Amino acid sequence: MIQKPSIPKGTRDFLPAEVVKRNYIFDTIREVFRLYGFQPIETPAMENLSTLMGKYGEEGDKLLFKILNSGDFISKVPEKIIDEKDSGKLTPQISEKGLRYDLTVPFARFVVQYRNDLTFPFRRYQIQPVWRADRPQKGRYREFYQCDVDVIGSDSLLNEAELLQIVDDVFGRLKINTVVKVNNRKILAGIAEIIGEHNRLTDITVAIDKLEKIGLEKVNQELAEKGVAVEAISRLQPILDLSGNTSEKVGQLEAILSTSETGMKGVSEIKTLFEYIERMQLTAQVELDLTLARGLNYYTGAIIEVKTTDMDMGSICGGGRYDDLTGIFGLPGVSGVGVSFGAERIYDVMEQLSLYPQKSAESTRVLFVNFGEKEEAYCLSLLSKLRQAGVNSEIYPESAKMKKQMTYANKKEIPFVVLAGESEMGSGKFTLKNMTSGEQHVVAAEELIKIVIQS
RNA sequence: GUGGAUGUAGUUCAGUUGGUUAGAACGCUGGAUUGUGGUUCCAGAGGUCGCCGGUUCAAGUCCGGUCUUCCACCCCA
Repeated sequence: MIQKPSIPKGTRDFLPAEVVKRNYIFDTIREVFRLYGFQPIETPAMENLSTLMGKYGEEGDKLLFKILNSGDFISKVPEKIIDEKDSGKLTPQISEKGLRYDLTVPFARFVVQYRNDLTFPFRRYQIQPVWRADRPQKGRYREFYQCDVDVIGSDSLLNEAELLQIVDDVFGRLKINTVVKVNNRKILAGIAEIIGEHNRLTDITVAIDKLEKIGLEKVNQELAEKGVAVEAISRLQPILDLSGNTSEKVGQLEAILSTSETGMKGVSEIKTLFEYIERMQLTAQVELDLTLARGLNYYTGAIIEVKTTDMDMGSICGGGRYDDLTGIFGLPGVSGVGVSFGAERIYDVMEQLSLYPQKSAESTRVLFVNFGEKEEAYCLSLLSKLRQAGVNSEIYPESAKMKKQMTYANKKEIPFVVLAGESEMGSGKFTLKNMTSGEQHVVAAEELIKIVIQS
């Protein structure tokens, strides 16, 4: 019985043309990362659940893909737990591994484990897939690639500034217009402190994160529903109303947050960061956005989010500073900062705006038409020479009909076809056909190589 | 996880109040053209109508379930 072939929900196969385009994105990003002195690492697709659980908040734990233990995983589970039918209790009994949810937490684990082999500040990049058991949507998949750059073991805000420069550089090369939004968790903490709700930080940030989307009224409503005091909400209003350019906002914040040590620290960090990037002359516009919260709860300082201004799409890049991610793994006091580029969303943006360079679609440059055994043998040495000269070339593997071979070349968008039959063999030459113009000339091997390389 | 929409040749889509052999365009294969692709003309192949069940004399069409894709919420790259 045959079954219809399929792949799991939210995953995708990639055809050659798609892989070529994706590689163009990966190559561009990788090139920039290396330019700024970052080194590559890789970590396994699966991690111990103890490494992953509790790092992404309650929501995150639910979105982790868990791997069933091998062998007879059920017999050792106490009957009581099975009878209770409580997934929360059963899961740790039958699963101890999970697919990684992002690259930052595995990186923290990695840093702690290899601390003696690494040179700090450690600048690493990592381009690998991650998995989330989210419900798929446009621009949201269950398996997707992240391209992370992080500097760990340095408090300097110069790192934040350099990451913004990298962001600017990458999207400049990919020709995507962006707006970079920056905020600081310390400012958000300061705000929570000032309004007297310092232990409701998460609820407050999640709510004001929606300001742009649902409006002030609904944000206030949500805050009230979450149990934030009415007085605190009213004290929050002037902060949500902040307007003007970055330096104006900073000025107002300094006045509002003057009694909060944490808040003032955040404001000073933002000031320093903007001083740096002013000197770096970025192309993209960078703005302070107090409504930017970002859910990942390990961020402690700067938070960064990048959106394209070319179309409506979720963030295509995001990140921030985490002061103590390695602490959980036994190495406290090591601060890191990083950003993650979302390859799939960048792909979707580039696809819709047709931003791929023409050249990236091409694979084979020269096809040898196969006329039979003798002709095949005649072609092989030139084929080798072309390849040695770095020209992507292939010979049709059987002496099929001419029309079929030409159609093959046409579909693969091969720009040159070499024809060598009896008459060419007699003269020791080759017919080179330009598939774009339709012109063809009889030339010697050396000249053929020269023409192909030069065009 | 909650709510809503969707699914018909390889692809994009038609398909009337349920009614006989489910259509088109593009693509594919072959031919016109035995050493020449893209244009044109001719012919042909290709569908358990997502899957399972129900209602009916009769289901692509109605009902239930399930899966996929998409949208909103949640969250996020």
